[in-house]
Amino acid sequence: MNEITPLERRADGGPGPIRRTALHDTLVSHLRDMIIEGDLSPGTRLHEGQLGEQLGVSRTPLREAIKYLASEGLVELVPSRGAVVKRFSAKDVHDMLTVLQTLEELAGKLACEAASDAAIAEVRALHDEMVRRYKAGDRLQYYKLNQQIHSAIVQLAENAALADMHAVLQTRLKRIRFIGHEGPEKWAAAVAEHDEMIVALEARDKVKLSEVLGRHLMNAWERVRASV
Amino acid sequence: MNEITPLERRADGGPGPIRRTALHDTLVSHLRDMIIEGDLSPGTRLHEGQLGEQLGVSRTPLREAIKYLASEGLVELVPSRGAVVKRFSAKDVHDMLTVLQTLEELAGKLACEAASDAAIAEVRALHDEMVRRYKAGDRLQYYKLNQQIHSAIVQLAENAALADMHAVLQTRLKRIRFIGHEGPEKWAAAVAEHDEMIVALEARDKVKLSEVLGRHLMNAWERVRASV
DNA sequence: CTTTTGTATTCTGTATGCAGCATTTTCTGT
DNA sequence: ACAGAAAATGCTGCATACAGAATACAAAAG
Repeated sequence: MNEITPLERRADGGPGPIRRTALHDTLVSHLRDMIIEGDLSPGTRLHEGQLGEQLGVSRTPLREAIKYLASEGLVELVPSRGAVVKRFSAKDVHDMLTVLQTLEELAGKLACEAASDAAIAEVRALHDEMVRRYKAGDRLQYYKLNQQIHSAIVQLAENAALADMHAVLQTRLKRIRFIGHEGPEKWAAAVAEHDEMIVALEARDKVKLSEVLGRHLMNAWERVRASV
Repeated sequence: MNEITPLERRADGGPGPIRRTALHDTLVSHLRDMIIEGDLSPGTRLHEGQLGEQLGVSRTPLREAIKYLASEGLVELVPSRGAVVKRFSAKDVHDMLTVLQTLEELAGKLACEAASDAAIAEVRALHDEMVRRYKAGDRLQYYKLNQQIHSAIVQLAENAALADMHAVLQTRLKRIRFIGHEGPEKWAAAVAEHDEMIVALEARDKVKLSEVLGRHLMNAWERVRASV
């Protein structure tokens, strides 16, 4: 839970190409993070005047960003009453995981067919780094690398639509997974599954990879169901 | 290709509860339709001043609607140069159909488990009506009922996330499918597949239903690939 | 004391205005 | 006549201003 701070407007001046900071994108990312990290908890009204002042932006671009997030499914638009952070029920989460599972199974199949050896090696590097973080007990970095690996496998599939849908669901779920802190034994199980994954990927065994990815997400549900 | 007309602002006055027509939603739907039906073809710039004047709306709500559609993937935001209608390559379409196929296979499985008999009967009604339209050679109504049936089956699955993802992809593809006018023999094949579908659904044969749905979309690709 | 109604305030929804960037047109030099 | 530069135009991006709806509060009636 961070404190709400004004957006950096990149007064820049530093070397390198002048970053054309499209305010819209910055705002969207910032708000998205605020929702994911719980600065804006479910049910909270997005107060345009107040929020805009805190972020140092006028209401116009803020409203545009909110509309964007509404389409992404993170906030809900209530006519004449603005926007509220969407609240997900346990069933919602389960439903999302079900779809995510199907998508990752597909990604696994496609990845085994489409990925280059070099690309697979990069995922392996991420995996090894994640295992190191696990052994070091660094939960946050582990978590981030975990997400990166799943995204990376989806990228390997080289299917833009798949990547889109996956990203949307992953974003919606981030808020939940962020909370779901599993115990040591479940954590170990998750790492073991990841090990199976990377081995299957390197062997380009699409049946196996698909199966492990599916199982992994089923177990993810078991891990978080209590906390939802 | 319709002519661009001002939005109806619902001056209402009629009986019944006064419909609170949220302008945002109206605008989004209207623009979406304009893109799907080809009034705004791929690559076209969405000129805020001009478009706003044609629709009888100021730039502010128009810009908000555009941001919403951008998140939906129908338009692309180019910094400092506004928004253009997104253009899809043949690979893009194929990728979308691949994902849609996977989603519908899942929907088929879930639908067989979750749907009530009454709900299935409603889909059957849509199907019969569609067959009637087919026999009458009414392409437009056939097409619309076809889409409705696919959406209806997804609804039967009672999985909001699945329905969301399906709707997004279906919308993106509408523009394409609208163009893809298959010949008589392919049309007949599509109807035959639909027949298999409804039979499998009524039998709650999830393996069969899933298989037919998948096959149907594979064939859909064959039907449209030439025109993309 | 509870309930209801009228009023005031606050917030959303929409329009307008201004500044900066991109593009196009025009002018100048070779 | 052609190439390059400079000015001009048009559009986007952001901020501000105004109107209408919703809510909260207070006062009065039951």
